[in-house]
Amino acid sequence: MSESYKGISTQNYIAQLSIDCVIFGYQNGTLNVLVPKLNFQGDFWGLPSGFIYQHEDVDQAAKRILEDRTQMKDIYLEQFHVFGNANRNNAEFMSSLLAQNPQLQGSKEEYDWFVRRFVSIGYYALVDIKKVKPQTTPIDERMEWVDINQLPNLLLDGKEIIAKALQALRANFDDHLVGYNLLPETFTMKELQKLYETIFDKPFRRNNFQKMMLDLNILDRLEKQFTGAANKAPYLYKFKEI
Amino acid sequence: MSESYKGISTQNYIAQLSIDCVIFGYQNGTLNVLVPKLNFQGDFWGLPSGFIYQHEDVDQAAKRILEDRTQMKDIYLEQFHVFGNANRNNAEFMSSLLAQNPQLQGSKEEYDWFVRRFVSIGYYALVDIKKVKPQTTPIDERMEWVDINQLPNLLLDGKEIIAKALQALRANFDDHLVGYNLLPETFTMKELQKLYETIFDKPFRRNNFQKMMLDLNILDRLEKQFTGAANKAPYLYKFKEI
DNA sequence: GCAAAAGTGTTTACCATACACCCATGT
DNA sequence: ACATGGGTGTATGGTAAACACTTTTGC
Repeated sequence: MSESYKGISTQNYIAQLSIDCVIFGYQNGTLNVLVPKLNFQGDFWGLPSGFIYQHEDVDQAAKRILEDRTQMKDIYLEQFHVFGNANRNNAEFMSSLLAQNPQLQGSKEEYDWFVRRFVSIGYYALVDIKKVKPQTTPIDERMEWVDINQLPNLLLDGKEIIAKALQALRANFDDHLVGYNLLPETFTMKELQKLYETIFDKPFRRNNFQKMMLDLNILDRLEKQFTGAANKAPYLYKFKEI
Repeated sequence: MSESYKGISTQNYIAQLSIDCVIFGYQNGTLNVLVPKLNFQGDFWGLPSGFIYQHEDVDQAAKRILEDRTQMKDIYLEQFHVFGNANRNNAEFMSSLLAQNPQLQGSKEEYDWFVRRFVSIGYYALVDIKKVKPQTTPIDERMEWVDINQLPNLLLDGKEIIAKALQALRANFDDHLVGYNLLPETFTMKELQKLYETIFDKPFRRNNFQKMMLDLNILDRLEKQFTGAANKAPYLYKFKEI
């Protein structure tokens, strides 16, 4: 949805097929997504997206797009849904964009390539916000982490895509990931609990949550963290190496 | 994978994007999939598949393909995964197919369209075997219900696609469907239990299974079914109307 | 009456939740 | 000492699994 379009028709991409990424990051008790504000009249935002080269695996394309946008390697990435409504096209967006930005004018062929109807494969990624260095493309004004509960105006079915991504994240969270990718190396039990409460949007009981996590046998307990507060110092934990 | 290819490039399909369907049917304690034996030297099988028209929703395309193949309406259908490895193409298959079937020869343009690398969206369907009237396409020799545990040689990543479909089916089964689409109108508790045991490939206890199902409050109990056997006659059930 | 299979009630065991208490820390 | 928040042990309650018993059917 928000890839630079100049020259795309000559880059040997698969036509009419794109990848949209929902990049989740967690900070201070809020779940965020990394989205670009577009160079486009009005307050319009997109999703980090891109196309698939002819000789490239789709999963690999998603990985490449993610790495380009975040400057990170080894990102947790999961395909979750395909968005294929017949009315998914960039025609309206492009005409306004070009009216605003004549310097982006490409060839007729490129324009036609880009404004056709697109089917998009949705991937979601889990990253540590502090490790990400967001990269813009020529058609982005800037990239921003926004609270999942205060999303801006997203082009096309952006909101639906994010909603579906969150749903998939929740469904997968218990089973295998357990926030591995959303937290720093070490963290306290309270921080882990806060992450769960944010993602599932409901409270957990402190003691039961601790027991649940320890019983999973996926955490190593490290030294205590003395914060200077007038209370018992919490342990730090990290996820066990596999 | 097994759509007639003649004339496809002129039919205004989205290029390089296909739909593969895993059609599940249940009979006599076995879970089956409906697959076409291809007109192709050697024992090669495909999956019911097709393409997406330019102005057609992807979900609608899957529905159309399914209805064409089964002559059924209102089929339960669920998108489950996208298969996008770079090496997914029909080149080898087509050259052998054409060597065997010169009458299928189309234009060079059509051939090129079809042998490019394809990304395929996987859908699985649940149907009552007895209601399906399998339809072949010109490149199918015949369609057959085959046991999920005794799959024939499938082209490309057919086995992987079916495996992933089964995995998705299991994950969804508890939540909403409960075999609604895999059983005839009426059935006994034992038949329902057998279906569960087949899909999950594990036994259930008779009494606990019955309690579990009745507690779900989705079954209407009908009259008894007298089989002539020297034992208590089981009740027939049907799924409640919504 | 008896064998076979269906239906139903009862006990047990487990696990998530709830509750209660104790411990460490800095002022 | 005490307020604050962290850690842990114990009771409880609901549910799924295991066990046991009764009922129906045709010979």
